Amino acid sequence: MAQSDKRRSILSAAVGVFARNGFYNSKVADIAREAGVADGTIYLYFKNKEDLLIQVFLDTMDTVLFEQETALRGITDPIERLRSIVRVHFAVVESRPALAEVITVELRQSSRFMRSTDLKPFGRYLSLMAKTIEQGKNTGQFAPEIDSRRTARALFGVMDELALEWAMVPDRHGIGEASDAIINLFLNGLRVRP
Amino acid sequence: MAQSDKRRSILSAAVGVFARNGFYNSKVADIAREAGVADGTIYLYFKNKEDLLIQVFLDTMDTVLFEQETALRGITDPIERLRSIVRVHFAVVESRPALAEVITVELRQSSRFMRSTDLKPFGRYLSLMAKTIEQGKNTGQFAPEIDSRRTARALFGVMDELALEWAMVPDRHGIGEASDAIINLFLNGLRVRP
Amino acid sequence: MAQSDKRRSILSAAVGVFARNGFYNSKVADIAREAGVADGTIYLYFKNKEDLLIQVFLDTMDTVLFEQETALRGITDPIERLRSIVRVHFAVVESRPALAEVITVELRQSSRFMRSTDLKPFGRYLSLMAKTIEQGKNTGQFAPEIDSRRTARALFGVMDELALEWAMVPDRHGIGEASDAIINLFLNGLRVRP
Amino acid sequence: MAQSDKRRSILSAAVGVFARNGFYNSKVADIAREAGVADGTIYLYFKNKEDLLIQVFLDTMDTVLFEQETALRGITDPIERLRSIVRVHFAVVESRPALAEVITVELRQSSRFMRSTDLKPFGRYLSLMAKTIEQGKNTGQFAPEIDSRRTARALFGVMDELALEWAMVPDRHGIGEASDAIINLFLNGLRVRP
DNA sequence: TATGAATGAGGTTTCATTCAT
DNA sequence: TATGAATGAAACCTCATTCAT
Repeated sequence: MAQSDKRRSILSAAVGVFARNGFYNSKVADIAREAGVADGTIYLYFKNKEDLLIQVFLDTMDTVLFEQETALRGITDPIERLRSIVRVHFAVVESRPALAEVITVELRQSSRFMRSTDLKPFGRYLSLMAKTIEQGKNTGQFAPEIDSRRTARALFGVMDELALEWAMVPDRHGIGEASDAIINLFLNGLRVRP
Repeated sequence: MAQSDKRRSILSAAVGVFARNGFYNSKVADIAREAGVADGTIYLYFKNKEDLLIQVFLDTMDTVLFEQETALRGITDPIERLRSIVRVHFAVVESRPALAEVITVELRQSSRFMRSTDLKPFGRYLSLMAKTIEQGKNTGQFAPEIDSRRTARALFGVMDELALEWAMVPDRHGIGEASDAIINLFLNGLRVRP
Repeated sequence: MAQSDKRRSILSAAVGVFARNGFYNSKVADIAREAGVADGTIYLYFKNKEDLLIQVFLDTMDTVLFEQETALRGITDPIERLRSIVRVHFAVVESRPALAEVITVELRQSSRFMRSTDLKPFGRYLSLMAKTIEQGKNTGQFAPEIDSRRTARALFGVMDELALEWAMVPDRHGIGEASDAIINLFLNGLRVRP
Repeated sequence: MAQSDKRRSILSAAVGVFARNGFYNSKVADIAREAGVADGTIYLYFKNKEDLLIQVFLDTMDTVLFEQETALRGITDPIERLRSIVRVHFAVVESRPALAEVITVELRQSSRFMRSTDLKPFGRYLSLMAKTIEQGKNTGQFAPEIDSRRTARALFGVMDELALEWAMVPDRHGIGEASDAIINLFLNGLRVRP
């Protein structure tokens, strides 16, 4: 418990510092101070600074995937499921701005070294969307010629870009509602033409 | 002229090196070697390493905007104009993978320090799309309730994500064609429901 | 007893680790693991890492001196005594290669910090040889002009260098026999010219 | 020239600092200060701290071998040649005490990593002695059953140990003369019994 | 303009040692 | 006695930047 607490506070401090300064401009010492531990303690829980970023990512994905799956429980209509996914995504972004910044901005850079790392959680996130789209094709709600995986990726692109815009603007207003229209637009595109 | 050549080869070397290693893992010395100049020479043309990245960005945007505007000459139908923008975007990505990697990956991160810099070129890129969407609303082709600017941003998100996916996958196949469908889908979403 | 056992296993682990990695590249934690105790436990028996090296040395010298003295019991002829000393020295080296490595390699360096420490055991080792040489002078077997102490030191140099050579070569063959000739040579040099 | 000067002053500073503090307790910053250069400059001439030690060794061996070979020019009698080698060895030790300390003390430790490095210069030093001994066997001055290489090693052991003793004792008196007797003794041992 | 040798600030990481349990 | 999680000082090395030529 105590140990897990320490790991958690280091991760949390890392998110804040990374968001503020960017990964490469963040000093391990700053993270340590913000986490209330000694510099060396960080290395008891993480292999190195890079690992810290990776763990932030994996940890976040775990949380988000859990929240997504929880929210989806009981929703069966593919369109509603997609809406839920989008809504939860923005809710997460809105409730943890720093986390959002790290994920949208720093993660990209890291994808460089993520190539050699475990990107599966991201794959699972995409799968969640892709499967739902596939399901929509099966129910006849979505056009059969749609490439589910790629479309899922495109949808992620939309969400990510809007999240990025929101994260970058200092005066923060609601993100979810404002984006509803665009998502609707996107979903409309999926629909079978009458 | 000779001076301009040198500036150009430095920029070009920078693109390659940044793409390969990422901004923070790129050494000025590597760029110098690849450009065939001495380390110090770089500082005759650029204020510092960061400035080099900014100039790569500004330069790229200039080029892309020029190519976009050239391609758009003579096209009036909003839908066709949007299609052209998407096509050219992917053409650029496909023909200069390194440039694409820098733009999709490093640029994000740079928004951080770009806050204090001139982001206008990116704004112009968005405007190009936003205006075309606006135009589509005026012609009655696109639904009037659409938020042009935000939709442009979403469209950029789709293109950027697909470009990123393409840039990250080692075995590179055509990107444009494969993405056509998704763009169609997106454009369909814009249309006024019959 | 149990306490003494722990001290002994720490010392023994230290010898192995020091031999493998050298003093400065040895980690206290490695020694602890190899000894089957916790890191902190080491500090219950030794002042610090340096002290551990010193104790290894003192301990080894105790053992070797004991073996030497035991072997010498009953031998009176100075030449035979010297031969015994050499034989036992190599026997120790051969039977505990790790110990030999620590003594030949690390000990040297330690003389630096041993200046402020108890070098007496090494002095006793030298004395053992010096006294035997002196005795040989008294019996008229060795030339009277010989400087016993310095000659003892030279003899130690021969043994140490041969031991070092042996310790450094991966494929280990007998050391004692091969070195007999050289020792004979050295002893011959001591003899009164006929 | 200027460049070579800088390399030389770094090496020379390194010898001093290593001798004073031992390799592992020497800070690169200290060497830099003593050499009158910036810390980073050292890395323009040497790969790392360890390389610095290796280069000190290689450099020294070059010098010593050169001095040995120069002194040997014109001497043909094997016994006289050996005497010359010993004399020059001690002369070097006496004239550069710091260098002697580094070579006798630090080098051993390094032999650990020297295993993977270029020990050839040391091999050449041994060869110089071994060949002379071999030559003495050919002239019938030395006993034919002598193992030249190993005996050379033993002789080196004597010289090294005496040098070490001298280097470790604070009040320094002549080393060469005092050691003459021992070397004589050693050489006597080599001689064919009448 | 161009060079590239030199600079030196600064950060990641290690690891001996401590101390609350 | 014994533990081992936590500490935090310390140092190697990198690399952007400068400046004498």
